[in-house]
Amino acid sequence: MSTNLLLEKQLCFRLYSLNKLMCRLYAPILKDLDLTYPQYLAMLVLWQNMKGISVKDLGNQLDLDSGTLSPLLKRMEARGLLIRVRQSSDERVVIIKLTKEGKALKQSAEHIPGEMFAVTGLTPEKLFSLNQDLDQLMANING
Amino acid sequence: MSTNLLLEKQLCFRLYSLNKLMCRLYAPILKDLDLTYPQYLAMLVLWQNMKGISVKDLGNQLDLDSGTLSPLLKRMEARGLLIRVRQSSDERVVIIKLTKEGKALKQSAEHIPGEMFAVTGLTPEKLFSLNQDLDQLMANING
DNA sequence: TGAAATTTAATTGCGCACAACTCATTTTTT
DNA sequence: AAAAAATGAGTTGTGCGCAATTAAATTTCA
Repeated sequence: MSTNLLLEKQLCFRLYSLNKLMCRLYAPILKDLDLTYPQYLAMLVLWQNMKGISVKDLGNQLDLDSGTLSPLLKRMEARGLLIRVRQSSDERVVIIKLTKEGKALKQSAEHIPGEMFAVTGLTPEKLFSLNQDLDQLMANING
Repeated sequence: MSTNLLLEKQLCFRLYSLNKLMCRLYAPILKDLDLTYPQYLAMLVLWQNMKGISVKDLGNQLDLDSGTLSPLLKRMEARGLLIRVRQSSDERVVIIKLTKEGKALKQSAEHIPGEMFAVTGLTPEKLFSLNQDLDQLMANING
């Protein structure tokens, strides 16, 4: 009478719990920047695309669809972090461009990765191999 | 001019993406049982506590507070999976008990863990060590 | 004993995440 | 060129996840 339906055995539950834990760790730090966790992830992409990026390409990098991104970007626009511009060569495409304020916020965020790395209590090598394992898992699943 | 603010470097983004990916993998399978992913996680705990469990203890195991659990359990009660009973020895406590239907659903879920394991493309040893690494990370963070 | 503090669950409000759908624009096909 | 298909973004509705608050019951302790 054995079962595999045990919470402690589930990889999925560990990912679920750790993701929530990460959100909670970031929340107080991001509050100083007036950003939510998903907004911070979006800013990481936008800081790498200072010339602008389409909603579609942003969604591909974040693995999010327009149903999530549209209202999220609307809120970020309302906070003055970015603007939306229709692409004249293809009117369907909306380009997201950071404002001065959005670009400037990068400086205030530079300390975050180091701070979070410290919290993980991992060696750089261990972090690297864990990242690799997770990438492998993702690749297997998306196979 | 190097920065650590790169999405691809972030452990947190991998956990965020993999968790969403897991949800999407489970969704179609759980749809057959008319369960959402968080409801499935709750059922895992309830199937291990057939005599009943308090909302507080359930929340401790799932790492969820009553703000999330109360409406979730309400929906599951409406679906006929469980009932809520006030504990007579301490009227603050609400005990969650599975109905016959809730208990019976376990049989229909027995195939899920094996199916999901196959999708990960991991060896049993690799899965075990990944689970260990994630447990270690969680322990480090929770200090 | 009686007031204060604690505990437990529920409620409210907000921001994702996503399915399903709409709408406008562009591309493909015939 | 006209019809059909595909594409990109937005809207609607549902279900979490969590902070903040409320309300009731219990425990603490002055």
